[in-house]
Amino acid sequence: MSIPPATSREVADLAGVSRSAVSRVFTPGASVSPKMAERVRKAADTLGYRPNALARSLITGNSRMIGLVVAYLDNFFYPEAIQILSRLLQDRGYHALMFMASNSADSIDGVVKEILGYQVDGLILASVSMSSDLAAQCRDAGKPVVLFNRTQPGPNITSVTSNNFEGGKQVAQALIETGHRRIAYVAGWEGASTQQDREAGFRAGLAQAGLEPCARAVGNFETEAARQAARDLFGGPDRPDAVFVANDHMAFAVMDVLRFELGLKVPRDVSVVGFDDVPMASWPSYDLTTVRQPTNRISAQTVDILLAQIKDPSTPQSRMELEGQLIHRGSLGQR
Amino acid sequence: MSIPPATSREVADLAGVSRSAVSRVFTPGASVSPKMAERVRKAADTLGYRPNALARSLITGNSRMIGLVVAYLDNFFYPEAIQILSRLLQDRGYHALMFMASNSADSIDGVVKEILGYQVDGLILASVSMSSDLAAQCRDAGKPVVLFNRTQPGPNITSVTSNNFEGGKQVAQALIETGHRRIAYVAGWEGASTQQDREAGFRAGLAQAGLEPCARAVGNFETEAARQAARDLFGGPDRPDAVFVANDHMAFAVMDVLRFELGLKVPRDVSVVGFDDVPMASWPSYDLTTVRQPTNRISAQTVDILLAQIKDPSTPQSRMELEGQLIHRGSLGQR
DNA sequence: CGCTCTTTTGCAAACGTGTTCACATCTTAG
DNA sequence: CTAAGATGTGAACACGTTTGCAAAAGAGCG
Repeated sequence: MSIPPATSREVADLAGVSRSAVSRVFTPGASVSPKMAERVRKAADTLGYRPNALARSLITGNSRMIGLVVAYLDNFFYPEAIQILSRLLQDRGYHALMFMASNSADSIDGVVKEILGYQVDGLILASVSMSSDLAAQCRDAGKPVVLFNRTQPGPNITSVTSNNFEGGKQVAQALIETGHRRIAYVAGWEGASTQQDREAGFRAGLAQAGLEPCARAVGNFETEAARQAARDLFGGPDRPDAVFVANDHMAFAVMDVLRFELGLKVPRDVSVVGFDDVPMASWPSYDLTTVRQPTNRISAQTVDILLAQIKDPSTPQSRMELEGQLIHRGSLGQR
Repeated sequence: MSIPPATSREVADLAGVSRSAVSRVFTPGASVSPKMAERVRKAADTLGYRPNALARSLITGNSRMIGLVVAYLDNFFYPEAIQILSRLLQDRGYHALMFMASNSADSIDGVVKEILGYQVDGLILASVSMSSDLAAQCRDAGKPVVLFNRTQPGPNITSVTSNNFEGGKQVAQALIETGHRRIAYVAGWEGASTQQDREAGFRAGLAQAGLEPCARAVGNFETEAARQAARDLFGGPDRPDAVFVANDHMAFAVMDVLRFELGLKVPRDVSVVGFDDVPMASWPSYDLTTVRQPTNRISAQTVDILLAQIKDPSTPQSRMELEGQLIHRGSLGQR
């Protein structure tokens, strides 16, 4: 029952033209007379012909596929980003080959090697870092790599993030201006540059007012760990009057514990600030003050840079940071 | 600077053997002497050689890629499912080529045709339906298609869903048992089988008690539309005492309007029931009673069936339904 | 050692496309 | 009417791999 898919030869025969002609019709920018194009297209349609993208890749050397490596989709920031990224890629004739990785260096390296076997034209690593000799290996193989929403030290790294340091600093300033003095911090996974930069900016902001975080706990960017962090920070006496949580995903967990386990009111008893501005942050159940990541622009930049590097491999590596914006909502009160 | 990746020929030359030998070393189950395997592997390592998956696909006819078509990731059910699906595929040596589509038949058809050009071995359509002659086209091309969390009439369709009819019926029964009589319904996108089946089951359940929905509004599976639906249903006099919302994603929006715009208490004034049991449903801010979709099992079945059909094209088409389970939480009260 | 049987290996032909090149044909302008 | 330009042809080769087939190399045995 299964008909082998039509080849360009069959189309050429049916249309009574040469294979080269068929090839040109399906190659944008080749010189073909309208009449010929018409004939070929018609023949192609009746045979259900589609050029074999794989065979094409083999000869042209570019597959129009981008390897997209993702570690976890729990945090709603990532599904949204993936959606935007893959739409953008699609609009420019590329497609994402998805790979899930856990966050260990070994896992990433293995996955990336596997991807390279698929001859992808480039790589986007979302919320994931890579060993530096793997980066070198990709560069040698001529495969550009862009880190999305994460960066890492070392030369020859291209990354697009928002300005996490500045964002953290803004949070500190906003908390201070509204009269908070005992401010706690819930950290994400310590290995993540986002975590490190946000915390560094936050501390820098507090330092300007001669303050420092009154307490710190690690939430690892995970719901359950964040809950435990909230219990640790607010379960005892002299609790903080505010908490900055390294991302929204954890901030929701923290707020739930504060309100439903510990019986505290937000923002009356404690103010909460997050980071990302995922859609849920604006929902009235949370109404979370947070730093908005310009997801659309970050995604667009990621795709732009990656495609530029594919087109011209001499495009310089760059560490790009886009400015975020603090969004004031109800979870931040006045002291 | 960019070194062209090593080919099997170079490895063969370095190891002093033929290309076929190299090929066989990297083909599990081929007959190769240990000594040869050793030599080849060593040469491959020094050259950083990886077999070109595309060239392999060209000759073997299977690419070990699965086209994954997704319409929207707003609903958290899908990111979770994608994560599970692509992990499962990866474990069996396959990878997902992602395509975003809008929910119009035209868009889907175009996207699917594009995918077929990539010679994927099969297709998973998540939350998306396809025209029946497109289905026929895929079948002719020998590309199995599995519909994930959606089904559609017609022969020769393979789909995996949970038992949406039964789930809807359970919701009706639970609402009736807890004493509710004026029960409204917020529908999803009318074109979706999930919407149709859940509503049909729900109505069947009510009918057993001689009831029917006291009101109905359409939320289209979208946040904003769901909010408007809630205002329409509950803004006037004699409001319902319960509402079944066709999925959790909309149910959250409905609850927010009820509580924060209309000042109603859930479940004191009105009970809310959703469908899916996404992680947020169990968060204390919502504590939503809902029908749990066995996402892991649905995903596993989807992959199993798809790979079975790839291996043996004569595997029969089937419409598989897995049983869901009503999870009682705080949003459902007693009247 | 000679014979057969089995395992291992190399050769050459595919797979479906893009590219190139020399050449043929048709159209158009001067 | 001629020269130039556009358009199409057909063949050959490349891309990196797999694979049937046949040759070579071992292994077992009398």
